[in-house]
Amino acid sequence: VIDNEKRIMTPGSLAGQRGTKRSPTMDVSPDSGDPLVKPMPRVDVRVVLFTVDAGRLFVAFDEQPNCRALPRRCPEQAESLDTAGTRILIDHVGIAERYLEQLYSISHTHTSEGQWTVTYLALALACDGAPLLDPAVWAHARNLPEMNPVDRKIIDYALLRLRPKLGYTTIAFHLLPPSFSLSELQIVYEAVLGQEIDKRNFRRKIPAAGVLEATGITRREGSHRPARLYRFRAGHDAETYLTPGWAFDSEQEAANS
Amino acid sequence: VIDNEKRIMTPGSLAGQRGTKRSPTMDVSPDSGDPLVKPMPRVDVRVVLFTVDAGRLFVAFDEQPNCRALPRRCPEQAESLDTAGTRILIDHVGIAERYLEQLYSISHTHTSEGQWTVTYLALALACDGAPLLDPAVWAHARNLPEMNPVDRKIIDYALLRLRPKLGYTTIAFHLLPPSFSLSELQIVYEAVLGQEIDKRNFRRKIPAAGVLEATGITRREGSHRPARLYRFRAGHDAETYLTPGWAFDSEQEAANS
DNA sequence: CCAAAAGTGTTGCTCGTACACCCATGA
DNA sequence: TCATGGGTGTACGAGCAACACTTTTGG
Repeated sequence: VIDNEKRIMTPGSLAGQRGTKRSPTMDVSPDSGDPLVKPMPRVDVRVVLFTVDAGRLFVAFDEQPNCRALPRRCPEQAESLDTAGTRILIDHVGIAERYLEQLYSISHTHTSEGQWTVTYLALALACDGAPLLDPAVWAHARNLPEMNPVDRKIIDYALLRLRPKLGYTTIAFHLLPPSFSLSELQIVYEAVLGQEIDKRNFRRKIPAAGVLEATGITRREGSHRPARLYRFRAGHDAETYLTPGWAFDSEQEAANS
Repeated sequence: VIDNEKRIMTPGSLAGQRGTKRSPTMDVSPDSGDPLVKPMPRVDVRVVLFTVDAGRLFVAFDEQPNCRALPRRCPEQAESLDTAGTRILIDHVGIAERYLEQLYSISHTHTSEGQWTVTYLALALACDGAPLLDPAVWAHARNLPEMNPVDRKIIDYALLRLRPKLGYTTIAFHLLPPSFSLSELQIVYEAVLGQEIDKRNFRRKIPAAGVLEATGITRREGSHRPARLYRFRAGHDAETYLTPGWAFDSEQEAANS
């Protein structure tokens, strides 16, 4: 079982399932290797979880009171990295992410903590049930609190990777409910990019990409013209871009020397 | 000390030093943490080393006879990931790379080997001294030998990442000697991309990027017009793109909780 | 009728791509 | 003089950025 770097982008929002596609099996095979185990550096996994609410981008911190640190965890033996990422979010933030992507592995020898850290980027939906916008958990990405500089760098890097992905993937879907207006989509883009977008260019370019589908429904909410709602097409063929085929079945995997 | 994902791209070829920029300090600080160490999964590091020779792209394998596997190693405790990558190449291939970049960390639980693997992409110069094109070490990237499927996937992914980088970085420099003709540069691009490039477009676009500098020297080699030689400008400002600032001094690092 | 958000087209520029011939040299 | 690789310019189309007004609704 091998982690996927980037998952299928078909929006889980459509059918209700999560967008994060996992490997089919998650079983734990006993380590059939030699008994002499050299001491290995300790490893932790840290996750940068973003969400967008009211046009603002938020980052999740560990839910321990006033703990201004990224949710993290030392994965257990035989736990996959991806699984660790998901469990971190459930255990330390109380959120199930909709998108999870590994970012980078760093080795830092000056800390007393784990020497190696595997970092993840995750996306979740703001109003998806969980206790959101709890100021003990969520911090505005444009105004991050005091925190250790390693976590700060990891957040900066996560944003650096997330932003250009808006342009060539459909990753923004994971920050939106199953149906949405073009204005809502634009607000998500603006929140992540941190800058305004021209409305007319946006409304020409996004539908031209062919990943949207009109629901036919309009939503009235206020003293103005109602908005047409859209959803993401199930079969859109984007996202082969730079996506590795980290998919093995067990037999192939067992052939690894 | 934290690994850099992507290094400064100014070609080491210019001044003779390696293009791979390392963190300033590499010291090993004792693990001052708690004594109870949970058993951690084993980790290995594997490197995909490319070079170009005679217009063909080659991948290095472990130099053990007929060992069709990527050079790998289980890093020692307190060894940084980058350092492990470099040492793998020196110890198992006998080559010092000119560029080293971390790719991705995978967790595979079905193998008897290390459960986690950190993968690296490296570039080296073909005719730079070392025993090159030794068929026991180098395999043509377009015609890879039988090998375990995990390593095969890692190579595929390395190439998938390397190719687009030619377009927006100066990474190709690390596959060329300090001075070179535009034709030689084009041959490197074609070898990596696996497809031909229009000569006129290439010769308009590359100089327009502003990273080249004419040496004023021409090279005569054959019964045809001599070629102008170029080098890469020392101060070209590219390569801030997507490059994280994984640079910490020790004091900041120590502040990590 | 007013406020407020939804919705809509055109123009100019830049960049990428396609394409064919002359130049300088050594043998 | 010929074979060989070095070197050059133009024209078309795609895609992006800039820019302002009309429409529909609720109050």
